[in-house]
Amino acid sequence: MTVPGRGEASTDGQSTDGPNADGPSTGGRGAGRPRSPEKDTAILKAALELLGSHGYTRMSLSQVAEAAQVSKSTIHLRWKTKADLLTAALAALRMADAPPASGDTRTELTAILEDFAATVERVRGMALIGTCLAEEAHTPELLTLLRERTVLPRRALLRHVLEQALEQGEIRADADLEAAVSALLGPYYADYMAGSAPRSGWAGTAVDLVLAGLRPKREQG
Amino acid sequence: MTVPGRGEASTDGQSTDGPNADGPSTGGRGAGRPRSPEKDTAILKAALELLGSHGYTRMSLSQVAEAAQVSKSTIHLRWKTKADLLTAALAALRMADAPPASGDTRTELTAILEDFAATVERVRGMALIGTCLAEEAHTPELLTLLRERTVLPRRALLRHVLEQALEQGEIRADADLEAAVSALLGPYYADYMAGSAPRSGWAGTAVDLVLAGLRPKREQG
Amino acid sequence: MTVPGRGEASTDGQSTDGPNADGPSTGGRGAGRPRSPEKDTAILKAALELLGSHGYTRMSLSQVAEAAQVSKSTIHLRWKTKADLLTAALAALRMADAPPASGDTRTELTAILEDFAATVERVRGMALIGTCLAEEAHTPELLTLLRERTVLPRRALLRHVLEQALEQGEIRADADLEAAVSALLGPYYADYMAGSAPRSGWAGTAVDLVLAGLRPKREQG
Amino acid sequence: MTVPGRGEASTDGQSTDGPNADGPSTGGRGAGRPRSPEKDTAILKAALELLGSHGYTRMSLSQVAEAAQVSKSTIHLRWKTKADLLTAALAALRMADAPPASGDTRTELTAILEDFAATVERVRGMALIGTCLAEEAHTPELLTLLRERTVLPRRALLRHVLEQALEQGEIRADADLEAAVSALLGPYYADYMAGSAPRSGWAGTAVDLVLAGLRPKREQG
DNA sequence: TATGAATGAGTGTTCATTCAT
DNA sequence: TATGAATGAACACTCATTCAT
Repeated sequence: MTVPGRGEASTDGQSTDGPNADGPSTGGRGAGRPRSPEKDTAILKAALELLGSHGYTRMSLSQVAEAAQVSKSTIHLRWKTKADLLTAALAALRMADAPPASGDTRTELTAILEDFAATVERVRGMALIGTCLAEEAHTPELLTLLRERTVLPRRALLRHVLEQALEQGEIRADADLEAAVSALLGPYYADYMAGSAPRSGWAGTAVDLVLAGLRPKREQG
Repeated sequence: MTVPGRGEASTDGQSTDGPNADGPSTGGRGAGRPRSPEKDTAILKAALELLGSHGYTRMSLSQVAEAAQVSKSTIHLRWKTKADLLTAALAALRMADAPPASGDTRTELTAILEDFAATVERVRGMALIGTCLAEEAHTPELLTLLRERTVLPRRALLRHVLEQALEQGEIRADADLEAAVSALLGPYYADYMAGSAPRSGWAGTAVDLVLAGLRPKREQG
Repeated sequence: MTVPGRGEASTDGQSTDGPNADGPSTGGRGAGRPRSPEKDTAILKAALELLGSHGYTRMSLSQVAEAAQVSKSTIHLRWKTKADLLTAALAALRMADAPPASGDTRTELTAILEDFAATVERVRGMALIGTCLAEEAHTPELLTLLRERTVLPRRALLRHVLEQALEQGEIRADADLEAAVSALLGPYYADYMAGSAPRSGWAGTAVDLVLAGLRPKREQG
Repeated sequence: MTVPGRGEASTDGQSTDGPNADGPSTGGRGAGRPRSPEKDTAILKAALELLGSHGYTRMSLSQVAEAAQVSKSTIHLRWKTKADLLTAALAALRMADAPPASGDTRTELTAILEDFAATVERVRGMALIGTCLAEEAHTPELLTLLRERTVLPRRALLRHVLEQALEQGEIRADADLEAAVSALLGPYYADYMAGSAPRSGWAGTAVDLVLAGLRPKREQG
């Protein structure tokens, strides 16, 4: 979830687990035919989509190859194993963007949550999350990457807003901010598990509940 | 999650999607050796365990057969396909037990949440949930059953306690109880996704936050 | 070489490394459909032929399956891996038959050697030997089996005749019989490596040379 | 066997099946960068070593390329196919060296045989021989080259010594010298196939047996 | 010349399912 | 009923070779 910039998986230049950078090492830097970057991205995009729609084990490299208009070997040239490819695909997920600072705590929190939900829905995020959870025992890197790339950045954003609110006295001083972050995001998961159509306005409702629950004592009496 | 009564999968008699009742020669009693019910339960138990530990596609019917001390054909004799078997296995999950009524809202909610967490952890529940989420596109019955058998009963329990609290004026009258239920359960999922060890006391914290957030206005001013 | 009885690979009942005898173990001995012994032998025969004609790595299980009119899975049901199959195929090679006892040392030795050559030629034996030698580093069982099943029994036969000759004083008492055996068999290999058509009468020539070389001293002076 | 001069594969100038001389733009001298001869030899050396250690089909051109510090394409630039490369590698094997003439038949024959054994062992020769035998049906050039480059020269050496012995009356006049050569070399192969550790002194024993077997009649009576 | 990218054919193996006993 | 044999389709991955730089 959170995820690709504009609905697209995009390799990010500074990634360290991108395509193999290592050939047989002939000294010369740029010898030979350069690797097509279009294919890189097409493969990662296809892999991510199939990961969401079919799950790790049900998707096949043949499917990726076909979707990316590439031969299977071209995939293996870049990533040694299926796990490597899908790890890279997840790693290419974009971090969360900072929200437009509005100055209003409620507005900012709600915006972050709604962006979160929108991103999840855009990439079949719950299926993707499910895949990573299901594979935790077998390919733990997937869940780890999902956390690092999408969950934790989003949580950091929320926490930052809450910290500002705390400084401004909108939140009680002894509040457990990690718990608050989980209380903000949690309802999305819980609603999904409940299965009914997403409650409209869930984000606002969650923010209201958390802010009300954390309101300083003096305001209450 | 929630799940098997005493750590055991148990077929429940009234299930309608249990073993095939329609063998060509098996009317109800009738000719031939009757199907061994021990094998039924052994198969379902093994299937459910493997579903949690390996995931839908990674588990194999051979593994189930071996774990249940049965031949593969014996499985197919009862359930036509792999999906049928696993659907039946999920259907055998036990509903949530009612909590001991203590009369205290906070205590009762916390107890339900802690039981929820304990049950999830006992059966590698997050992996199981992940599997159902991952398979949603391909085998939606799994997620549906998970909801019906485990998620919704648990939610009903929570909602019932909240309704009593509302009647007793502990909660503001216009509270959105579905949202409240999600706010109670949600942090568990959110914490799991965050990845760090489960926050101890998360249940109490969540209950406190929700009850504080829903406290009637007059108490606040 | 040495090899299959009448030009056919034949599983021998007492073999301990034949097809997997182990099913899921259900207690009952002969439950279920019995494994077709025709397929067993067809597979082993095809495997052995392909091993000789294509070599270990160049032959494929698909080829074996096709030649044996069987599905690939049927092969894997019986032998877990390619190496297992080919090991079994080699193990099915028949030991050397005892020669008809003629009472004459020269005649008996020559008969054994000529039978040896005939058997080798019948099964493309030098290619088979080559395969086992080539695979020694990677699949040493092949060479080991070839030795046990074909080389050593043949040597034992030759040695037995030489021992009788020694008892009857036809051979000098201090003769190194192992060396003599190698001197009898060796020319066949050496001739093959030399490449020209097999020297006719090689066996008789070799026997003559060895018997002459080992003749007791007193006969010489 | 026999094989590389000082444990090294060495391309020999007069080979006719060495690197392609017929590149489209390379007449002999002419335009473009000349092909690096160091790479030629590095590739051939690596190929020969891998041929001995892995066998024809199990070795890969990637491995050769890596061992020779060269790209795969560089190999294909010189030799069109894998078979071509390995043929060339075998062609680069050095012939047998003439033994130091001692004047004594037994000593000279033994020296040749011991040198033969030493050379074989130095380059995993039996595996190499096995590979050529195994590939005989598919790539007969390999066995042919092995014969021409290593087997036949060695046999010629032995034969030459035997001819001298014959002239000097040490060997009976009607002796079959080809058979004698095979009787000298053969035990090495036979011993290897028997599998036990190489009999020490095998060479002397073989020479003694042959010389005794071929001793002129008059000496015997 | 020399490189690395790209590919199509092929490998051994696994699996859910059907068949024969 | 229950078993084990048998199968076809699919899988991840490797390789010799050709293409573009």
